Amino acid sequence: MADQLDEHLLNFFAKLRLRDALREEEQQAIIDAARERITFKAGEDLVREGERPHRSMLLVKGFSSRYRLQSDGARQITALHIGGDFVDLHSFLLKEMDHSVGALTDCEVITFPHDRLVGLTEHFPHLTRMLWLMTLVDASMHREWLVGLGLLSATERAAHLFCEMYRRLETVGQASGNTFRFPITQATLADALGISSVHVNRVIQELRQRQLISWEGGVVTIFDWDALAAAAHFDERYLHLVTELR
Amino acid sequence: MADQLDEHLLNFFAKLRLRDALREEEQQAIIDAARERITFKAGEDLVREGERPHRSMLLVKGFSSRYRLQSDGARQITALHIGGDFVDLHSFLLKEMDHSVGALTDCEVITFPHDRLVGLTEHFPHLTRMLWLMTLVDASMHREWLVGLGLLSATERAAHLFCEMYRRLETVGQASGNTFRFPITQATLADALGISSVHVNRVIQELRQRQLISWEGGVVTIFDWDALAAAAHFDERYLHLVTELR
DNA sequence: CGCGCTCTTGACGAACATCAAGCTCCGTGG
DNA sequence: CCACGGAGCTTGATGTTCGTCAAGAGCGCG
Repeated sequence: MADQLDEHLLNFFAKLRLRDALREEEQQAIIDAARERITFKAGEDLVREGERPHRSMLLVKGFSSRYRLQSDGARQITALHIGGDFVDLHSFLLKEMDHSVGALTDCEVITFPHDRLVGLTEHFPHLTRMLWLMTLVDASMHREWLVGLGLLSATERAAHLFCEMYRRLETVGQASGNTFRFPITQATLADALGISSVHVNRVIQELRQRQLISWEGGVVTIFDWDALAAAAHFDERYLHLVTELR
Repeated sequence: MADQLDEHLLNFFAKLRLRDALREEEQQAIIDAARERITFKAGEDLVREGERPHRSMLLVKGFSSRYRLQSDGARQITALHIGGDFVDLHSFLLKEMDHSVGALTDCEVITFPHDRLVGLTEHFPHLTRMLWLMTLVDASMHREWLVGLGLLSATERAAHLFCEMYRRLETVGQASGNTFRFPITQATLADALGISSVHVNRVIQELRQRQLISWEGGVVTIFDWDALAAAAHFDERYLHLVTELR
């Protein structure tokens, strides 16, 4: 089983190595902790608010989102996940899900039973710190989104999201030449940006008219990175894409 | 030195024990990892964006905030800290601060050198998971604030913050009888809620007129918890105030 | 062919920002 | 003891951003 899985873990290893060196035995320990591969169809939930999962899931293919629903049905997306992201490593220690994770496209995940993750933390302190780090980067992205919701206009927030997605996808080889696949609907983007889908449409058109991006057929092209980043007040330091001794 | 410190760590131990049992040797390891006590005056920064601290700080007295400044001087507060909260445990692994932490009132902290934290992670796996957990709860609060900024009105967000502060302060013995000290300005609250200080004023008056709270002389009183929680869509599960095997 | 989903556009309204002024409270110095 | 000044709070008038409602267009799919 492990042999089939490790090729799917390459994005995850790339993500880790970007932050610090990964020893061979640590990499093997991750492979050994993986259990199975599961697929989800677009629209399905990987895990739901209130559940108590006994495993965590690493997304290897597709896009998913963390979200919370209000009683009136309104949805707020608090994070977007791409290949190589742990979608619910939090549940390993938080135990109860405080939000849901939904598949925005067809998805593939690899599962890590919580008892095996406990084993990792018992025997691999440095690897533990690296996993911890991944959740800290998630928290840093949350903070960046908070700043966006608090201080930026809808247009700036949209521009910021395109910058963020490009840089994150680039690190796992899914963006290059200023282009990346972004197969989500404007309504989904609205739930992530905290605005209405009607307003998303206007904002996207503004970005198109300003010749900053195009977004058609699920593909985003950034025409002028510097101008887009400036419009978005984008400073990638919050992504912590830096190698350090951790 | 450690002997002087451990009484100040009681709030922190209480916070940990609320989530899982803490063994005697783990508690001692924390005490041994502590180094010194430092005070900050209101308005000073405990640590600034871009810095690379060699230690993390545990707040033992006062209120502090995480915040980011925009180029135009606008400030967004992404978290409020109370006694027992680690204000920058993140920097232990993230290395570079992606935001600043400022003292909202006079503050006292206890410092933990990063090399000693590494030592903890090398020898105390369960304690490591508990520290990791504390940062996961921080992330969960970030998500809750994101949902608030995205879906709630200014009034609802303010009500939510009062609920959150009450429950958090209660766990460290700083709130009881529906009352707690909250010695911050309306302008500061504005930066946390993502609205203007003028609007904060109107929102507070609305909550007062609806007989939900009073807030005078730096003291908040909640007159009707259930009504306030309902108005705020407050569901405390995101605070993870539950004992579990972690 | 027709149905549903997504995108698009326009008209109108609500929430909140901004600007401006006056207020209270409190510490400080004459 | 009082004058002064500053910080924080309060209030009103006006403007902007974005939401809501409504309708239609394009397009893939059964």
